[in-house]
Amino acid sequence: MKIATFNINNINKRLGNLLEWLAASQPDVVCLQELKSADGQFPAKALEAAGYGAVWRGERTYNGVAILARGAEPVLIRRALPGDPNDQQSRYIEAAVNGVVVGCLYLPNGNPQPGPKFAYKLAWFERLISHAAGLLALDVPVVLAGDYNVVPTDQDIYASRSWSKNALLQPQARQAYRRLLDQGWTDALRTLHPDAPIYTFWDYMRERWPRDAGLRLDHLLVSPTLKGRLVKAGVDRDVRGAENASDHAPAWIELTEPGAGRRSVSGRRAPS
DNA sequence: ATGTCCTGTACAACAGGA
Repeated sequence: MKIATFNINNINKRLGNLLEWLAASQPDVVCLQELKSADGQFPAKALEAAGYGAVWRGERTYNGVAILARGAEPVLIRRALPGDPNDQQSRYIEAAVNGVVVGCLYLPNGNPQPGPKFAYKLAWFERLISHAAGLLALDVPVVLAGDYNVVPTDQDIYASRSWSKNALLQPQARQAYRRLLDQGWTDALRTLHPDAPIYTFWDYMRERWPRDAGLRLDHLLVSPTLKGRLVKAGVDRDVRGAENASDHAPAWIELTEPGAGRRSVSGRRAPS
């Protein structure tokens, strides 16, 4: 089971890029962010023709999240992050697919900081931490995937000082991400590739893609029940180099099927 | 401070977000 997250940066503007990547990468589940599309403009028909069922929460111009499932309809659980009924921004959707609960999130960017936008980012993070604790308590397989708008450590950005004041790197944001992991979540890409530089975002400005001046902002966190099923993880970097590309590239993980490799047909432990 | 890309407003550039 392959699960991906991709900040598409306007799903209608980049529908061709998305369909091309879906055909090439064949993910079973996709979390999309920054649809920048109202609910009624979501390209459900084109995605269905490509073999994907979808649930989404759009918003005109900004934000917007969706979960796609190959050959299936995601079972919607919620279309908002609990904790603030007055929060109107479309940044969270959750659905079950093939026995896995998938939370798709677009955490606020938070710039400029300090200021109200950074305060909103930190408050949103607190709500996510609370909700994530509740998900862990269910003791079911969960993936929390999306654009966290956090560079977790200095390992997750090219050598640069130009981002030091940016909300993506601030200690409060990094600490919140660390607190989330400390609940028991596994950062799949970093865990499978402990020493490699991994980037998922390259700013449009200043030749950042040709220079490979990237940041790791898009993360897939898996619950303890899924950690043992994690076999592979990566970033489809070439997507960023295409014509009309989003400024993010898709990140993905592969999970073994439930129970696979743990027990043989006879019921005894299978050799590993 | 700058750079890039894109949308919405509203009809030409500019504000805003990322």
